[in-house]
Amino acid sequence: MSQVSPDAIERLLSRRGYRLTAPRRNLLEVMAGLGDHFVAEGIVSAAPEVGRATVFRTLRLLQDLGVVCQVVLDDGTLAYRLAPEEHHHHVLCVECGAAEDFSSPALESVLREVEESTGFTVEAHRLELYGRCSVCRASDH
Amino acid sequence: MSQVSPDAIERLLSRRGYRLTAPRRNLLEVMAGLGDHFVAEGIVSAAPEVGRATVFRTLRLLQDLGVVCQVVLDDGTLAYRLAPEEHHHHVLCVECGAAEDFSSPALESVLREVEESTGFTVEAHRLELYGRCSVCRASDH
DNA sequence: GACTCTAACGAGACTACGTGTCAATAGCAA
DNA sequence: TTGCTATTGACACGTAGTCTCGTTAGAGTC
Repeated sequence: MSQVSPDAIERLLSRRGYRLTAPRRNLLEVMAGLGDHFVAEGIVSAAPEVGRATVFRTLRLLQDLGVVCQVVLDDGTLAYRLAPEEHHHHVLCVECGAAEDFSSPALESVLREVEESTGFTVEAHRLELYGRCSVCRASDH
Repeated sequence: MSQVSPDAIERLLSRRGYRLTAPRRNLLEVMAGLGDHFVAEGIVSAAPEVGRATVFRTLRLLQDLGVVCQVVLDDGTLAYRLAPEEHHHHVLCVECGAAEDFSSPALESVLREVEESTGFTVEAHRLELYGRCSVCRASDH
């Protein structure tokens, strides 16, 4: 629910020395309007006046800046989400598509456990949870 | 390390009423030979005599049968792995590509924790770990 | 071994998603 | 206002996977 505002992202861009162009402002508005999470193609069609390449370039830039993060949906497709900078994971509702962030200190101990049993050093990970949100559970019994 | 043998998979196929065709045998051999994990395109080029569509059809069939599972690599590309039927996760070496399976009971408590804090019911999840295996850590430096 | 039914196949066109190139444009600092 | 250059759009290209459809070949039956 707590989304990063387009304004805050614009300030971040200029602070980092990136230009504040019309297409970028445009895309930020569109993303904010697309809700919880969005796929690249959704942005492309929601902002037809912005070139295809620019959409993907901007998406990558925002990812590098840490204001947008990847979300792997349960069918394997890749989506994106405006998100806090700290490391976190997602719970996705398979029914309505709602997404929520969470971070789990307990996961750290799972990683340590795996390191011990496999001999690997774990340097990165992906975790996505899929289920049903409280609203959907309540509505269709 | 403990891979399912092509023979065992062939038996499973016929037991389930699927035909034991030459392309299927062929693909099973190829997959077993490609090592830890493999991408679809790798199979296509390693088995040029088998049609592209057949490779993907077979891959999906094997997934449905539970003898092949998806692996999301750290760069986001999708790979596959011959794997045990039980639910498990992967640790991938980003250097040599080695993969190992693990299952973690402790992860269950992470899921319960998230359910409580978010109000979601978690029905499925993906977890992939990326790091370096003991061999790679020992060899370079 | 021959017959038959139909699952499975191969070829190749097609779609979806993403990248690379390059000349034109427009931020923004001076 | 000017000039530098980051950024853009158009479009060709690449890659990953799907669909269609006429043909082939498992495998059960006689």
